[in-house]
Amino acid sequence: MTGSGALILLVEDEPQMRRFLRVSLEGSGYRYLEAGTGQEGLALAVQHRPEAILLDLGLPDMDGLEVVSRLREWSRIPVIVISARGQETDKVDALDAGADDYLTKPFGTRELLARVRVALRHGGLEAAQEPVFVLDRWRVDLAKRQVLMDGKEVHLTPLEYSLFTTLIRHAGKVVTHRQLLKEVWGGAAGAQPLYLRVYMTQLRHKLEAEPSRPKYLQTEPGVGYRLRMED
Amino acid sequence: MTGSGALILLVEDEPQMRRFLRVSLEGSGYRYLEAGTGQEGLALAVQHRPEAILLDLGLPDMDGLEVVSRLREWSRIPVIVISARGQETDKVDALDAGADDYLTKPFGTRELLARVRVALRHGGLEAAQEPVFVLDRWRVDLAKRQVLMDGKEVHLTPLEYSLFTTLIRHAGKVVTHRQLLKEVWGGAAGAQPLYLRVYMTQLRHKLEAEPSRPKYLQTEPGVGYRLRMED
DNA sequence: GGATTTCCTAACGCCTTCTTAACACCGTTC
DNA sequence: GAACGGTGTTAAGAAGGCGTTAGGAAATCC
Repeated sequence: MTGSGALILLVEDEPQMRRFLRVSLEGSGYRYLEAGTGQEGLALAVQHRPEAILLDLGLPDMDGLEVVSRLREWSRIPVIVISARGQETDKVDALDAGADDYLTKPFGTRELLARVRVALRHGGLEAAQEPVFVLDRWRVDLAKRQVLMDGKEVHLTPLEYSLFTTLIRHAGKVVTHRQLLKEVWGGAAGAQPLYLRVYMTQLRHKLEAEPSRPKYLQTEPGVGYRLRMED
Repeated sequence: MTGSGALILLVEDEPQMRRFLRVSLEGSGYRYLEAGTGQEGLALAVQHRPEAILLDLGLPDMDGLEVVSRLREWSRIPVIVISARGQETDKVDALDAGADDYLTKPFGTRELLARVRVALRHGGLEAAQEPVFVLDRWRVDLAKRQVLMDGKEVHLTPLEYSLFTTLIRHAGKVVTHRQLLKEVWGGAAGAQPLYLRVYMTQLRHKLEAEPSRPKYLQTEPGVGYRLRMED
């Protein structure tokens, strides 16, 4: 529930508040990006496409409202405004400029984090792009944990799937025996290089057209294995 | 910009607050619907599909948080909670239950209206998805909490229903044992993987043509379960 | 307060998956 | 060409996960 490393952009010039927010966000497992001016904030938003933005209205270079409307020209990234000004007019103006929420200082960490979760919930709906790996006849949907071959489902056991996706994560590169054993069988001892040969054989039989002459699941003698990407 | 007659549902039992809100909303050109209890509110939401909901937490018949989570079983209609309780815990709980905003009484009319505009902006983005899930012989009406098979109603116990709809919400994806236990039995400890096996068996007997050879309610050995979507 | 439904729990047998071993194959080296 | 290290292949036993049933506890309904 605590967001798996969503990227948050913080636009704030006061060092003290910056530190407070940094600790709060990092403590909840979010990735973190910060800007001290509106210009810098807009630039970082363009470059990194954060999943939410915390914006202080009192910036040195430009009005916070302008930051919001400039951002809204091209993006719907959720913006939570943070401000010392608690007047109703300020809130209305910020919200109408395109902000999604308005929090008046001082505020509690837990409320802030709850409102960040709401913002991520909103943003997540649009950008729900699933990581899908496609190669030749294969289609691997990592979100669904599903492997299709020519559109038909191929059943892989947990170890087979883990081995296959590990090769996919390092697609094209050689993955050493040691590394595969560590990532698939999990650091613990007892994992033998023999396992790799057994499971590579099984994978080839399930996924390769000619298991004895693999086109993609290739052996790198003395080093490890590799998922070939060409063709 | 002031919304051309969007339909707002107000769930509130205090007559005074009702009058205040009615005047505010109608004055801004919104159409208007009101309920005095949680039950009535949920029923009106199902019937009229309002574009936003203003919800008071202090209702006579049921907890406001339950209203939100019941609503979230089938709908993403924006919910703005209005409450006299200003404690941080109250806010966090409501927002995490699925509310989109939290306003503490007393509040200003203009801020309320600004936050309503934000809510309508959010709601407008998403395509109004039907709260009915259809697959092969099944038809699940998430708003009515009703499961039909070949047009005939199938009775599911609360746990069976919760398990089934959890799989539906992640349709096509594998849902891990851990995740299912958390979502169905609620984070609290004590939930054992054994439960899943028992209730999956029951679900298959009620919903599958060949319970011993399930077509849709599939096991992913060592990982979890999945509602298959193909065919 | 009794009846009914729903939930939890234990037991048992089956089936998938993992591990392990044995052997065949290939290229290289001496 | 025989020996050797590394790899591919197959199969069988072991371990653990899963499906299924049933009975009693708990909650709910009337």
